[in-house]
Order: sequence, then C-alpha cells, then structure tokens
Amino acid sequence: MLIFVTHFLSMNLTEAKQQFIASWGAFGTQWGINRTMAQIHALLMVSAEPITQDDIMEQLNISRGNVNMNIRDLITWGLVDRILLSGERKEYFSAEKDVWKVATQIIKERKKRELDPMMKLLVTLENIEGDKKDKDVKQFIDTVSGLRKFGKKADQMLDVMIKADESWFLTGMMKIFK
Amino acid sequence: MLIFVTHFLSMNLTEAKQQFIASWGAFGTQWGINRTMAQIHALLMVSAEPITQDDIMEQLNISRGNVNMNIRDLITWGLVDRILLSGERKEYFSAEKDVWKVATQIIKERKKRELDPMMKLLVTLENIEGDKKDKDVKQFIDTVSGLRKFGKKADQMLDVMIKADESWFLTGMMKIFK
DNA sequence: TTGCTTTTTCAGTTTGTTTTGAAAGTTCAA
DNA sequence: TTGAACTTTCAAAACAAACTGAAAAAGCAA
Repeated sequence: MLIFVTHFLSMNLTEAKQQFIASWGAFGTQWGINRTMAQIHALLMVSAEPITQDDIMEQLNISRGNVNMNIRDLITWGLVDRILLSGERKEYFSAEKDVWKVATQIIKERKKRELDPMMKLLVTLENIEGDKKDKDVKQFIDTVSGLRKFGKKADQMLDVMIKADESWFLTGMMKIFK
Repeated sequence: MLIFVTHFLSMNLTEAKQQFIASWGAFGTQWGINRTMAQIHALLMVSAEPITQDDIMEQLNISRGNVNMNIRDLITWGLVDRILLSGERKEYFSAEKDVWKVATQIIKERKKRELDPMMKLLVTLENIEGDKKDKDVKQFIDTVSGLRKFGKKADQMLDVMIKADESWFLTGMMKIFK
C-alpha cells in the first residue's frame, strides 16, 4: 500500500509540485503507465512555459535517454508537443493543459490500441463450433457475448465523449447526473 | 505492439478458451492488473461449474502458491467466491459471470483505492500559499483545480453507475447515446 | 566541409514484480 | 490426539520493465 505523506499546513509551490509529480507518477503505474512518463507529463502540465530535455532531466533526476524516450511516447500519445523557438537551437516541450482534451486524447488512444483489438477477438470467439446444449460451450459463449455486448456499449459511449466538445459535455450530459 | 494470432476458421472450445484466457491476461497487464490474476479470472468466467485450486494449477500451468495468492486477491476484489460443496473437503471457486456486475465491482474498488485518495490530494494541493499573480503559481493551481473538477464529475458519474441496476442503465441511460 | 550543439539509440545494468516450492499451518474425521 | 487432506506463507529465484550513459547520428551555422 502506497501512502503519500501530505502536509496539512499549506505548502509552497516547489513542495506542491513535487508532491503532485510524485503522486501522478504513482497513480499512472496503477493504470499501466510507466512512472516516469506520468511524471514528465505532470511536470509539463504544471509548467507555465515550454521546457527543455535538460530541464526535465534536472527536475526529475533522470537520464537524458530516459527523458528522450518517454517524451517521444508522450508525443505519440498526442499529449505533448515539440516547440521550436525561433533563434533557439534547443527543442522545447509543452503539454496540453485542458483536462478535458487530455482525457479524450487518452481515451481515444487506449480505445484504439486496446479496446478495438479486444472487440475483434471477442467477435471471433463468439463463433466457436460446438454443441450449444453442452453447458461448457454455453457458458463460454454467454461470457464472451456478454463481454462483447458490454464492450460495444462502452465503445459507443466513448465515441460520444470523444466527439463531444467540453461545453456540450458539461452542460448537456452532466445535468443528467446532478 | 501486441498481436493476437486469431484463427479465422472456427475453433473448438479448448482452443477458444486458451485464446480467451491468454488475451484477457495480456489485456489485464495493460491496465495494471497482473497477468495471472486476469487469467484466473478469465478461466473462472468461462467455467460452467466451480473449480478447485488444482484445476487452476493444471489448466494454467502455474504453482500452487501463485494460484492461492491471486485467488485471494480476486476474492478481496469481490470478483470470485469460495464455494464449499457439502461432503467435499476441497474448496471450490466460482466467478460472478454477469458482466455488468463485474464491471461495477471493479469500478467500485478502483474508485475506492485510487480515485478517492487522489481527489483528497488534489484538494490539498489546490490551497498552496503563493502569489496568484505569479504565472507559475497560477498554472499550478489551474492544472490541479482542473483535474479536481474533472475528477469530481467522473466520481459522480461512477457513483450513478455503481448504484444503477443493469436494466436502468441499458434502458435509461443508453438511449441517450443512440 | 568542418566543428559544435543537440537528439537519438541501445547494450548493459538496475530496479521492481511475479512465481515457485517447500515448510508451516489449518481443518477435520476417526 | 493423530495424521491425512488441504491451504497458506514467504524467502529465494526467475522474469520483466525501466533506466543509464556513452557512442552514433542528425542538425545547423559558418
């Protein structure tokens, strides 16, 4: 069990940033996201201005190679942008900070990478040969088709979320849950 | 990138079960769930009758200790039940097979273990001391409070899902997304 | 082209997680 | 109680994921 030692007296910015980055990293690992990637993302989310690889190395105490690899991943996830400042040789990085956009981007990617392939598999598994009177065959088909139907609903729901813009979501959908 | 080799000709039950268990295990690891736990869960979901530790050991080719530990975890997640058959010394195990119940159970547990503590942290981090005119302080507070607000909405939504019974969800809520 | 700066790669190492299996513990019928 | 049947524990081993750092590659100005 992970315990975060939180100060109950008000913190200063530096302490708060550290706490946030550490916790976001730990949170990420619980969801199959590597700790460092989540930490870099957290750091960029709370940085007002774009920062360099060296800044990240220094602030998180990690190697250049590590920063480079994880930044590249974050870019393919669509969560971070490379920024070229005119007159500067170095690359700067900046994260999308609108939480709604971050969430839909993550949903979109995970759906594409994981949910879609799993749905394809479930469809093929639903069509096994075998006597549907056999209780084992029946249980298998029932479980798989239950999952497939559930997945389809979830998929539809996520598509709506991805396509919806924030204001629609907040005004239209959230009222339902008040 | 993980590729599942799916047969395009129809499979028999044994092959299909193996494919399902393997894929479910791989899927689980992407979401921070250990492969064996997900595989045991998958096996129990497609088993018509309760099975023993020895059955699981044999079918998944894993050690007794491993089965025991992961079964125990599945029980604390509320996904698997111990079954005592009268006249039998051995313990049998059986999984909830209603997909909706499985999903709400997982949501309930993850919410309790992960979302709730994270929300507490965000609330404390929102109250750092510092000049709110400072752009770094402002960005930090904006990011944290954006996350907190988003988390609160998600939390409310998940609560509704957990409390709703399946028929309500399907008939009432899903119509919205048609 | 050359030399300087910055980025990328990846083999080897470190760190973290999962699994094993044997020993200890528990249960229960006789 | 005893001991056979079964379950649980946990230290050590195996495995997997993440990280480092130095070398190679790429970019760029002169």
